[in-house]
Amino acid sequence: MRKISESTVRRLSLYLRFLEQSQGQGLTTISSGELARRGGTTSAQVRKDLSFFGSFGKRGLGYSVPELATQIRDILGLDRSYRVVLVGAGRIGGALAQYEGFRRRGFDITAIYDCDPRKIGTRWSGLLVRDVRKLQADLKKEPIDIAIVATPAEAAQEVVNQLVAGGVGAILNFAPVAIDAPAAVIVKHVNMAAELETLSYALANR
Amino acid sequence: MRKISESTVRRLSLYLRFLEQSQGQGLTTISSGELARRGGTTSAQVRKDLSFFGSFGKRGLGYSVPELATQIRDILGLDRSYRVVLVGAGRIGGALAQYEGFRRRGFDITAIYDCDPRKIGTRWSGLLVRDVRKLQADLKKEPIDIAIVATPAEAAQEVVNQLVAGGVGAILNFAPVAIDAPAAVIVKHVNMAAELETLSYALANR
DNA sequence: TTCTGTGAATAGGTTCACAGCT
DNA sequence: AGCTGTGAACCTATTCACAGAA
Repeated sequence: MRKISESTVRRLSLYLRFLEQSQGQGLTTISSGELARRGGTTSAQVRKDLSFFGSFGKRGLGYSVPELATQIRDILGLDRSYRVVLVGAGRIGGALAQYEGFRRRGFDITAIYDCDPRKIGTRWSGLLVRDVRKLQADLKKEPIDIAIVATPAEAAQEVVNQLVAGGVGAILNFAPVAIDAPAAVIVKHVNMAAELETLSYALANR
Repeated sequence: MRKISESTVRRLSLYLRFLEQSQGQGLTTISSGELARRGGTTSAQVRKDLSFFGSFGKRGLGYSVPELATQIRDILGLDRSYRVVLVGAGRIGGALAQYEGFRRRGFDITAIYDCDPRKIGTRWSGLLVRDVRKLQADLKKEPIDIAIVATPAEAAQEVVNQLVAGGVGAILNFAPVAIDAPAAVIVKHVNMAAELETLSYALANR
């Protein structure tokens, strides 16, 4: 398949959310213009994004809301569920563990790991916090698809090494440090501080 | 000033982190190649990013670590502190309130607001949770620079309206919904679910 | 007539490659 | 010799504009 840009994938995710909202409101049809308005983009962009994957609309009419939602779910790989583990039961880890939006989209957090003896054995929204030293053994028994790394910077690379050895497919890294992983493992970095800094940049330079 | 891309600003934020780490290790000089390696980019990209703002390096030598750090702090507007309020004392709000990385960079969270009577009056890492109905009055008394919106989708637009009326300069929106604000207010959307979905897309299409 | 699908044109961002300091 | 700074070349993403289906 042709290489699709990350911006396109992110927009598809947005469109899907609007489609689900629209479906909840009983709408059956939606135009590229309406999707664009809600996503802060243009109708041409919406059509172009979709055209990479097929022709889902009807000329003169628009798109069937439930059909397009299904198509985008398939494109994004949301037609199945994913086993997710979370490493690091700190502030961010805790927030993510409890975030309902993940489960709703089929991302099942199956375990939380930490190294702090005071946290190990406690429960976070129903999930037992396990000893991170058991991580590798657990991965052998129950392979997982995605890992969320929310440890301090110092611990992140070692955790990633174990996840990679355990055969994880993708890593979402919240630790404020660049991490090394083989090219076959998909790594995505999320940097909260940088988000705020784009705001301070904009405030300072307007 | 010339229009700078968001990617450049985000990378500057990364470079700054590496510079601060290097400074902690006592390094006095760093090359674009080293910054690139740590930031997962190329030396040409580093030099190009910096060149939009000036010539900070010495040919044949590299960049002075403390000088470049100071320059980037100035560029990003981190040479001053920002008054930040957080609306929504839920999971994400709580995590953000406690995140030390913000304060370290001069983002001072001065207040947390919520509408839940059970939360109002409690303390989150030293900060009193206030009644969101007092938000507008408080903004009159103490103007703020940045607001972080971490409410449910339904509440977000109303909160944004009040923040805008209260003269906020920028909004970081974690609510899973597009929000309307005048063009003069800088709005940045953070979408956790979309981050995970770029991973499921990559897993489904490799 | 309305709105999609898509080549073509434009704009924007990244990489190349080399001149020019140190 | 080593590494920066930067125009030019390249590549990628977005927007335009219009043919074509409902």
